[in-house]
Amino acid sequence: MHVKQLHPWPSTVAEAESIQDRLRGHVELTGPTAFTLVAGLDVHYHGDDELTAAVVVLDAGTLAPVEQVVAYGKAAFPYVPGLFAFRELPALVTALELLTVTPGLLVCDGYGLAHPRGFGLACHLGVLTGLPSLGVGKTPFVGTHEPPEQERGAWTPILHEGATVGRALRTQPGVKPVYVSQGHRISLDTATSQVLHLAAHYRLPEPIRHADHLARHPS
DNA sequence: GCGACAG
DNA sequence: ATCTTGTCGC
Repeated sequence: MHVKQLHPWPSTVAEAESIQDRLRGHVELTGPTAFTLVAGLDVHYHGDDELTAAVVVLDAGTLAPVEQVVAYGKAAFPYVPGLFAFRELPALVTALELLTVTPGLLVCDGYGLAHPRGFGLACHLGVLTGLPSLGVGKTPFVGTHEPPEQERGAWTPILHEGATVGRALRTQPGVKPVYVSQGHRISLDTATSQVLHLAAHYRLPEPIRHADHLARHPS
């Protein structure tokens, strides 16, 4: 599939932040409510700056893998909370360009709108590809929230600077919630229902689990 | 002001 | 993210 060009690439924190501030205006918060193919994306690090990016496309109905690709690269930016996307984007984009099918939704490992400048990895990947995207975080990042009730499907809003930027969602009963936020071309309701559907058996959505496994154990 | 801070 | 085994509980 085709992905928009990345350049110019930032070399300073200020440049990276200004790229986020500029691209933030391209994010759309409404879009499709159902998908045929969903992709999970993840990166595995080894050594100081080497990484493996993996994308696995699943049939949204059966959750069966349809295609999987890996790309090797190096972290493209130092780790700075809030600028995390700049580490992994080049390798993830390389992997996406290897796909022969185009997914209808990108399920990203990290945050989207729930980000200090409202433009996390999921938003960035959505804008670059033009595809609907959402982010799933494993730990709270920005904002405040009440713990959701213990049953599967329970959620509470994540509030940041007076706005709802995501949801803490209980995908499995009695298990720590995941943190869902919009990336691009998706509503918060749709993002929530998709994550709940994709995480029918485990805490994390199936596409992310597949991508995580592939990144750790490339074939 | 200080510390904490997605992966 | 990564360095790391067994163990408890559903």
